[in-house]
Amino acid sequence: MTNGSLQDQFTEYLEKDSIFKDKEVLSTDYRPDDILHRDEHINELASILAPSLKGNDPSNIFIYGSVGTGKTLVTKHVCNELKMVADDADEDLEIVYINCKMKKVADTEYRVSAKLARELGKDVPSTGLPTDEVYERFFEALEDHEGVVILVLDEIDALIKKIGDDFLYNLTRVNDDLNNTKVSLIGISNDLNFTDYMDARVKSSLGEEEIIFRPYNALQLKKILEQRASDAFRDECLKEGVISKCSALVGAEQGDARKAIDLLRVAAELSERDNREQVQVEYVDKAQEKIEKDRIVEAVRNQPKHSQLTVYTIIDMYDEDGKIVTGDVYSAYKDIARKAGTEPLTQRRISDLIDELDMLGVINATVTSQGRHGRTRHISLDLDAHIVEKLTEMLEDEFHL
DNA sequence: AGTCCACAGGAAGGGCAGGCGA
DNA sequence: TCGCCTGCCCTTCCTGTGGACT
Repeated sequence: MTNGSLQDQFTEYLEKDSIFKDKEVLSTDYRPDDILHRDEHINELASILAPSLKGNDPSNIFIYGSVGTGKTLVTKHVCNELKMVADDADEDLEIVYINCKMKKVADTEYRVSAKLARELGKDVPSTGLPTDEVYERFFEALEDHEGVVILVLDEIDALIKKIGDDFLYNLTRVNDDLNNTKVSLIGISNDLNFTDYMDARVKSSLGEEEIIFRPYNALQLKKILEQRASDAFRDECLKEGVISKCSALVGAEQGDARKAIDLLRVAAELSERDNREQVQVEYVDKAQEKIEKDRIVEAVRNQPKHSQLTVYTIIDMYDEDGKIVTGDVYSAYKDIARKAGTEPLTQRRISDLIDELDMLGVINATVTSQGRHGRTRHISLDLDAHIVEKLTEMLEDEFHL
């Protein structure tokens, strides 16, 4: 392409009317003024938290619900409003929100304590201190805040699965040792059964109040999408049926509003890239394919070297034979690793990597017993051909295979 | 009924990088 | 600079196990 035509392309883009009026509305962290279908939850949460306005510590709260059911949105909304009223009334109220699933931010006891302390205004290095020292600083930070402190721990299930519930136990007991401050916890979890991992004492003190968010049905999703679409798109830019298709596709599976909104956004982006003036229904299918592809490819791209080599090995083997097991993967992996110029890891380690890849949804691995022939994982690839192609290309490029 | 396979997966610990405080 | 602490990745060693085979 010559420079002239590239400039033309940019100029054309600049002059073209966008499908979008305000794309922000479809981003993951956008907070609409009006949250649909969650009035009950908002009121319930608000009434539990209200005592904090009079300096009393509210009950600890446990919020459950699968992904994209509005847990975080509702919690942040209520906390925001609460904080505003408290500020107006000159009440001492501090709200700290952390997402425990964010890698490198809050996935270990040290990091969670450090993050909480920092949010409360104490300086803590990202590494180097003994864990009790960090906890001590967090405690001091709490003590410095007179009044009520509400700690919101989002995706708390991920944290507990990783570091156990000792930390949470300490948190639920922290009020006993504080003189000036009252602490209340809000735990948000995607996993409804995760309290199984917890000590009964922690379970009962954290779950003083419980709120459960049910998935949205297709009709509710449709209303939510309509609300967002009217702010996000210019008039007449959405073909009839696009929203129904998005809500039906997602609603039938899991009622995840975030996913439905993503689907709509990507469908619009793809339409725009193809110079369409409207979002057509068939772009919703294209969007779904693209989202899945990007998710898998990104997941693999972010894996460490040997995990990527394991993926490559599995893809390579899968062409030959439909049935592969851990042992076969390991022996093939050893050759491939050497070819890629690196020493292979042990089978124990690869076994863990295979498990991680399964959890990421890149591969399917199920433990099965073959009787006399032992117990192993049956590994299969359930990916579209174009995703496999893209992965192969990426990995061959990276390892010069 | 008992054996035995081919691993799964738990526990402990080594080595390294990043970072603190003295 | 040194000693110490942490998280992370990995190894070594180990026990556990579902079910086809004997």
